[in-house]
Amino acid sequence: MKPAEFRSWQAVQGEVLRRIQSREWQPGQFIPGEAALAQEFNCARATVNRALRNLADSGLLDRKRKAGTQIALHPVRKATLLIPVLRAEIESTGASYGYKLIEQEQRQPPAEIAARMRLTAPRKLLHLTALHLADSTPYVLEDRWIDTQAVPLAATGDFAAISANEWLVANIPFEAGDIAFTAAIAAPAEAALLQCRTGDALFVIERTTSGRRGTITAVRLLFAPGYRMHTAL
Amino acid sequence: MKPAEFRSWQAVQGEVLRRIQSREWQPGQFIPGEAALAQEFNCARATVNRALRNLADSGLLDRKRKAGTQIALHPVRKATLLIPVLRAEIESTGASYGYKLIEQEQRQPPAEIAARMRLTAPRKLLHLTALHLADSTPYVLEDRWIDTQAVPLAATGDFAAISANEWLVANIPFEAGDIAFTAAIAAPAEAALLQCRTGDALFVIERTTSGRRGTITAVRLLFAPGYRMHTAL
DNA sequence: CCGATTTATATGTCTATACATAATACGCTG
DNA sequence: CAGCGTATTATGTATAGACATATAAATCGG
Repeated sequence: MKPAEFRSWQAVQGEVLRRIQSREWQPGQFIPGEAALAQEFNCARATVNRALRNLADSGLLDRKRKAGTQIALHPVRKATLLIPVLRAEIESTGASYGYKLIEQEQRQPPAEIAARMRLTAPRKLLHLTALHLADSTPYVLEDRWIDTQAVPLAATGDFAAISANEWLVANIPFEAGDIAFTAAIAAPAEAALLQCRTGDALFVIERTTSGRRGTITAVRLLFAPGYRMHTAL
Repeated sequence: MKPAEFRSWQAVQGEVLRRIQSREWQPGQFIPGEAALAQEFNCARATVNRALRNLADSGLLDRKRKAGTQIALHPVRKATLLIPVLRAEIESTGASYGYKLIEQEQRQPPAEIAARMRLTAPRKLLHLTALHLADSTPYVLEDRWIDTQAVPLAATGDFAAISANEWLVANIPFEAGDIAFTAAIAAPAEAALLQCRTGDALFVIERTTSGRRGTITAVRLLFAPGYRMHTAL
């Protein structure tokens, strides 16, 4: 028996994947240690490590020091998906991107938004309503609140020409945050802007992003009916 | 000036992140090469490589051979989210998991399903309808089609006791596939099963999984109103 | 027999060095 | 100056060896 050689980490990963898929190694079972595999594959331990770490990152393996590496019991639990960057998404379909500011004002946010943005005391925020268009048909209705205390520059920003998202990306240091996906019914005002019927089902993304000085912005994106966000597993 | 030391790849990553967030390095700008950074941080190039590669994986950097490494123009485009494993998700909230089979039969699939499963010729598939419960309140309505030609074992499976998902995970070699998220209106029959009102907005996950011998199963999960899938960025 | 302490071990990481590879930049030729 | 081959270079990866660290398992004390 010739000692098959898997010298690149991709090759090692492929072989390990094959053994998982073929049930040669079964869910829950501990697989040989890195040193043993390195010897079998005739490569360095670091190469095996890279392969196994990668598989663990994608959820197929569970690794623990001293204990060892085992095949995950609930495989493929993670999916990495692209958060839509609206302009890019629209233009990638060949359509032209359009943007229209509907409303811009300082206003007291509703309780739900105040809670999501963790405001300690009630105060006015910058509120924007805007429409993103693909070939001049409504694509996404954006409802955004910006904390002008955290982002003083935004108070004087001109959001008629550039979308708030692009303005923020270009002007604010950095963002960590939270993103949620859900569904909602189109209210009459929303239906009018999105040119759909009241009561239609809309796919919704709600996102809050924070900077060093607390929550910067909370946005709710209502996608026109029929929108599907998809990704490969 | 003391030559600050960033000897672990996490430390290097942290420092690079800081420079991005502080705008010391601006979007689109090329940053120094690995060798230069390794010298500055007083560590090996492999350590810098690990840090930069990790940041590139999460979408903050764009790297190209020979060209170099630049700060991404559209930061944070990716989010990894956990595909809900219903039983685990429900039990993690402290609720008890319940499963109820509503219907199991061989049936001609509608055109939409046939297309999604890439059936060449029309033929009957196994069709399942089931309800997943959290503390005996409806949580998810599952509508699943299984190709019994690709999975002969499934024809004799007993899906009254165990959910199709758990059966498949335990019995089928492996799955690659596609997952999509969208929104839908609750139809009368669906509303009755989910104990909500007709016309409510439902969050929907549609998933097809394929094995070696073609598409195995297509499933549509209708989540009870109010469901939110969320993740940190 | 239980709890605390030690030991053994598999993974995690760093280093230095070497070579591979992609892709730009250069320079040659017509 | 256009077109094409070539040199250069930054990232990508492999390797052997070493040490770090978490933690399961064994050992010890009461």
